[in-house]
Amino acid sequence: MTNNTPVTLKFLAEKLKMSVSTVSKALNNYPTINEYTKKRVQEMARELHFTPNKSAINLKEKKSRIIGIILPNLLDHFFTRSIYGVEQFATQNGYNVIISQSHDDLEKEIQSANMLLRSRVDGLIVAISKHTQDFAHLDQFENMGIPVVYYTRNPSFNLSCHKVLGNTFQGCYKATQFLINRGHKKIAYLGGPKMINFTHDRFNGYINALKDNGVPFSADLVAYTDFDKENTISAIQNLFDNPQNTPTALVAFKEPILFDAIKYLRSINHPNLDQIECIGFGNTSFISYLDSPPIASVEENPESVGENAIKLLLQLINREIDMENYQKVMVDCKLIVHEA
Amino acid sequence: MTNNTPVTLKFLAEKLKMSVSTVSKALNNYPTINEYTKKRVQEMARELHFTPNKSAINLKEKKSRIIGIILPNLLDHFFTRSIYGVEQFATQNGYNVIISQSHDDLEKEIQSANMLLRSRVDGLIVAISKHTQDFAHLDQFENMGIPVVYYTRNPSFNLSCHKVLGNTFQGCYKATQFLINRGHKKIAYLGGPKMINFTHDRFNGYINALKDNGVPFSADLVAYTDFDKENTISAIQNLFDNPQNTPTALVAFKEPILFDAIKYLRSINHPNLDQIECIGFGNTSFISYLDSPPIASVEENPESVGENAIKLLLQLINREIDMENYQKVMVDCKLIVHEA
DNA sequence: TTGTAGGCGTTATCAA
DNA sequence: TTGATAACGCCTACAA
Repeated sequence: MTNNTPVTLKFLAEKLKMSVSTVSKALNNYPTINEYTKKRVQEMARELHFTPNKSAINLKEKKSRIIGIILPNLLDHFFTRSIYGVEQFATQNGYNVIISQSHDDLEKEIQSANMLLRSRVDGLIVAISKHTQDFAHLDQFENMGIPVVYYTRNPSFNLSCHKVLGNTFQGCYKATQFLINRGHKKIAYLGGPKMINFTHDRFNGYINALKDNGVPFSADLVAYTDFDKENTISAIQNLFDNPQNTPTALVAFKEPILFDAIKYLRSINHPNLDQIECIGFGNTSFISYLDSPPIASVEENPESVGENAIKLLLQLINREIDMENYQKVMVDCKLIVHEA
Repeated sequence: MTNNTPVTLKFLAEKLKMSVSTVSKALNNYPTINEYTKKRVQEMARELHFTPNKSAINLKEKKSRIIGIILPNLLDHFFTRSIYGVEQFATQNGYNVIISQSHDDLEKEIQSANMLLRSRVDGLIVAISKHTQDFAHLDQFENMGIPVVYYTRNPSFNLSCHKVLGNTFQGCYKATQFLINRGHKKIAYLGGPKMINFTHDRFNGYINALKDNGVPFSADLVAYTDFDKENTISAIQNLFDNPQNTPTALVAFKEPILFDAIKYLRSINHPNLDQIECIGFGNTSFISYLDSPPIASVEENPESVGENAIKLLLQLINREIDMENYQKVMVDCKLIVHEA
């Protein structure tokens, strides 16, 4: 069954006893080609399952119609969801997407970048690893005239670049505001790794919401952790160790961390845990299965972040926006209040 | 800063005042090229950031070093985890991976297949959509001599194909056996959509474990649902509605469904829910946050499924296994018992 | 309306 | 040790 001679234009041309260019034009519906000829060619092409060779076309057209995406991790639902936005819009515009995971490792990110460069992607969307401070491997693209859009992770060391970021300041502001409106005065803030810069944006959202509402800030109510459970627990111990001054609400930088926190507080039978109201970033579907669920979630709209990134990238590819005219797009968060 | 003339072999050759073929050979470390010449060429290449054009190489070599993956959904952790296995092994062997989601839609699957065909992938790994019964769009690959490995989803209508499947029979057998060993006699089985064929494999695992242990089977203890919460609840109602004959254990075909079931039983304050022991397929990390967690999980080892798929595919690509010599690989499940 | 020829960037064969 | 040439599959300006 396996067909050995590849079906190329040349092959079709020989079968049909015409020239390669006529076949090519017929398949591309050139107006100068006789209707009957077209029909013959197109039928034969279908019959023999002719599929144009993309490598040849890319070589000719000097473009690949491929968008590269580099991101840390597909296990993080934020990124998986963001791909939806990218993919949909890319496909609509005739682009394919190659996804490459860096696993938050700089070396892997560089490798991914190099392979995508060799593949001559027409554009790159990248959420940098948490160790990326040098951008040489990404600057290569711009030097070759290939536009790059940084998304989600803010490359604050790289001033001249296109960015699409979640408005994490606004998200944290909203969460804090919400808790204040519900009467809380002692709202704890559990932040993420200080190396990731949205940690600070979120903290600023928290601080500003307090200030704008005349709620006094207390350093005792702020702690930091990373993605490690032990550290989360000791951070939570710090926040909740003083029985006279225990927080009545908590804003956490990511939901799984918040779940660890809640689990710990339950495990030590923290008094009036039921009254403590929590909010985390994420809006995981799992929340509905929890016994002490957060009262609300900050929905970061990853699909929208992805969609904005690809939209901007396509404008850059199509030269509708100048490469040097650096854009910054912020995508707002939404507070989702969970039903009791 | 943007360099306008693309850095090609020709460009380097002109700069260095030698021929294109010498430059090519120097960069590929041909033994016939003078060491000094090599050095000069390689330095210049580095300086000008020469990157070989993959489209040109593909065209020449008639291969792309790209593996295509078509799968239903990246939001399902099973698939995301399976990609780890594929990616790692593919990268090690110099292959890149293009992932395309079908969203369990046949039309999208066909589109993905066609685009991957145009991209001249060297091989395809596919988890078919639940509506795929005609395989023309996938057979095209084999007809062009491009090997295809079906994984996870068993294309039972397609007898002559390479398969890598989770041994879901064995997983369900083990789960049931485990519950029997713990003294349960009334073990309920909550199955998935009957259209997906592993539903039946799992049921057979359940049945066989009962039989092999002399536990009588009762049709009252079996119900089916899909991914819809309402249907899950009514299935659970059917299983647990008879107070005299209530099951003491439950095997469910997927964890989120199991969580819905548990949640429902708790919401109606089912008597002695605490004694009911549950097992689902998945082994979600989220389990540790649940108040009534399953006693164990069936870990389907998706990374291993992915790894086996890519290993088989590479053997087919390298003609170490004949394309017509259809292989079937089963990947065993593992029972993970959760600590109290 | 169709065909010829040249080129996209790379590699490989053969000649110098 | 190096260079000229052809080829991979496709497209297109130009010639017929």
